[in-house]
Amino acid sequence: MMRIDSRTSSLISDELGELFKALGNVNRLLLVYSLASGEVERISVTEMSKCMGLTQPAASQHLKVLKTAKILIAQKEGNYIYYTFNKQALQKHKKTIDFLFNCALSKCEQLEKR
Amino acid sequence: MMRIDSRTSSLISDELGELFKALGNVNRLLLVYSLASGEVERISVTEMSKCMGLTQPAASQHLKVLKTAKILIAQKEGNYIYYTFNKQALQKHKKTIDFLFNCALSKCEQLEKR
DNA sequence: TAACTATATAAGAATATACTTATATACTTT
DNA sequence: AAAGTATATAAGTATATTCTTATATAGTTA
Repeated sequence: MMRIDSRTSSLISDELGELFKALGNVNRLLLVYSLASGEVERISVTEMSKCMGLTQPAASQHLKVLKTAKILIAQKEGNYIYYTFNKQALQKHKKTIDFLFNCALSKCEQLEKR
Repeated sequence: MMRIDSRTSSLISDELGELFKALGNVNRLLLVYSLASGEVERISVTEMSKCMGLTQPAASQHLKVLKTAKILIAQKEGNYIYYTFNKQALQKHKKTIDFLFNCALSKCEQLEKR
């Protein structure tokens, strides 16, 4: 049986809350999708602003949110800063989310058996 | 290799965006945690308002968001409406999230190999 | 060095979210 | 039926987010 203690929950919920907030915006989620799909391999601020119909500062701010939430990392290359997935952090995020959902689902099973 | 097409992405991102938004709030995420942890088995509006220090309408509104995002379901029992996990929907959410993260991570692998 | 390009930040406006109080609805119980 | 309890909704306020325009910073190219 999976368990979460209350200390764990408040520690994780800060980090996870930030992750969910970052992904809980249509523009940012669509960007993540287009990177995940391979539609684009990496994206610069300018590219994002163009392909999503946003101003340059808006794109910059969105990418900052995704970087702060450890979804993307920034890598300077020539004149551009390219944003790509933060692999290590994503793996960690995935584990945390899996854990939460597995806890929830095993809780469901447990309640059904009665 | 995992792939997402753009039709899929915009369809999913509406639903997933709503899920992430619902979970991107500290009070709601902590409630989900306490349900997932088994700290509480189910929760009523009144209980939520008491244990999270919120007014009754605030709790009601939060639970409504979690219900709309198909994270919880409401079941009337006696005088109370108890909110518990929406198992079927959670399983679906989990699959969607897994798919997205797996796409992202396999994209990372793919880019590393070059 | 001057002009150009990409990105970031600042400051404010527009919008969305989260809360409050007041009130409505729907049950229960007496 | 009346009173009581749980929940929902309405409407407004407070706060947070998202966007805009203006400007700063840093690096590149002429």
